[in-house]
Amino acid sequence: MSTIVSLNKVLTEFYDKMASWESSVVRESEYSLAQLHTLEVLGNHGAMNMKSLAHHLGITTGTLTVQVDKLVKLGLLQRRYSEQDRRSITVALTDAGQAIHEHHNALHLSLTEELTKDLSQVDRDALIALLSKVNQEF
Amino acid sequence: MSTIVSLNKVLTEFYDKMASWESSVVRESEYSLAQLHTLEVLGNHGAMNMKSLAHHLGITTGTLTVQVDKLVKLGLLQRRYSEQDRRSITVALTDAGQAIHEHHNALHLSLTEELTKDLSQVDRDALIALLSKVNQEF
DNA sequence: TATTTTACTTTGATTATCAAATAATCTACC
DNA sequence: GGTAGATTATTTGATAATCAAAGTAAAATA
Repeated sequence: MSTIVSLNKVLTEFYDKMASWESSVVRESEYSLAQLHTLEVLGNHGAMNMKSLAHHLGITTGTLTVQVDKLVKLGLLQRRYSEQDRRSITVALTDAGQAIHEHHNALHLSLTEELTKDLSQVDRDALIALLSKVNQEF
Repeated sequence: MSTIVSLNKVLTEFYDKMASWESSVVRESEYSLAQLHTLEVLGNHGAMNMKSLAHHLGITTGTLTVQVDKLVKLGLLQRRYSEQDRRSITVALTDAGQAIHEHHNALHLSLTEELTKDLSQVDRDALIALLSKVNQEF
């Protein structure tokens, strides 16, 4: 098998397994996949406007408006109105939203620990370096 | 930052970017994300029964039944009835379904090529080896 | 043989989604 | 300044995806 095919295989396999894991974790929580994903992106990247958030999530801004409405009502998000550009709205986690993000992130950390438990320190550092390069190319 | 936190960061960042890429690719196709994902899993792992497929996709078998109905109607999937266990149904790609999978897979290969274009052969081999180990731990 | 478990489907309700239309604001150009 | 076109977000109406729970049929078990 060619290198590219092998690379593609391990990358897509990782992606699929991660998606499957995420589903099962979300199923046990009181929030939906879409809701947790929204909190996750904001937690990992910080507050951002609707357009950027929609792009990160891979949905339209119309869908996101509805989603944000619900999360605001639940007290997990807040809308902040920009002074510079009054069309733009910054979406940010509330303290409650941040707490849920942190709880979810702890699950991710446990998974990462489990997934890499058999790697040496050298291997872990190598994986970090290689994936960083890959991520930059997106 | 600790090694585990860094590892978690690159792994989740890769996952998120891949999900975002997948969304934008799917948006341009005539099939939905759920539909393409179903074809993708069957194409990558081969025919399997409803329960396994639902688990891979992270959905309930009830949801999957509806999804498979549609894809069968579109001529992309077929149901095969098992002789050994007549409760069990094997879901398989038709030739048309296989063709769509292959087209989608070609997009994945292009992405992989793009993402790893600056890596040396040694780095690519290392990445394959490391991610294989990670994938095995799921 | 009777009971329990397993695999899948159906049903009814909810949630997520999009595309298109709308509203408000900004930018660029005259 | 004023206007035309682009940008940002929301609303609306329709469709698709999802789940939980109940139902059906077959297999496994006791």
